[in-house]
Amino acid sequence: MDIKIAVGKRVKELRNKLGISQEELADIAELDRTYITSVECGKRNISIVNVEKLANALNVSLSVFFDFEYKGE
Amino acid sequence: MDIKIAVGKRVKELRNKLGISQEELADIAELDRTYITSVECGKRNISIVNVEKLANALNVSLSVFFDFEYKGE
DNA sequence: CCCTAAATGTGACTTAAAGTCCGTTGTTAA
DNA sequence: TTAACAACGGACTTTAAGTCACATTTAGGG
Repeated sequence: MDIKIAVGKRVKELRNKLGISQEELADIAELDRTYITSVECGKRNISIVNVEKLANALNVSLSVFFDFEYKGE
Repeated sequence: MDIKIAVGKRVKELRNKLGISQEELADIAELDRTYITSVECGKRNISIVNVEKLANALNVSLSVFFDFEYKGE
């Protein structure tokens, strides 16, 4: 499992938990709507600044954000 | 405190804990030595793929890697 | 001290991809 | 059907990745 896929799933999971749309998340995080889609689909190698924006918007710390099952390679 | 600075300090902290040089870390993570330097100096908005490489090389999970004190803005 | 060798930092640069903005096309539920 | 949401696409600007030559700092040995 690719880390990009894992991060995408995590964003989607946390977003659904909050019950907000991609567009709402985009507004809160001040990122583009289409960008959120591509992140959730695991197509983006997201930078740390944007990971932080998303974690903030999703109301979790970075440590909690990255607290998911994941096997490298 | 900028997230880039915080990440840089964290890399340096974990690297020193392992007692290895930037060059050794660079070899393990398969990144350029000068790139490691600039990351540690907080000059790079590092992407998740490279964070993963560094966390692996430093023998910590992403969750542990990001488990440091940090205040946004 | 001086020497030097290892370690680290800097600036500049190319290129590959991030990220934005416009619209279109599924998909789903009401 | 329609309206909200999600995925996709092309075209575009911006920026991170990756590398290099060189400068500086550091630590010990003589």
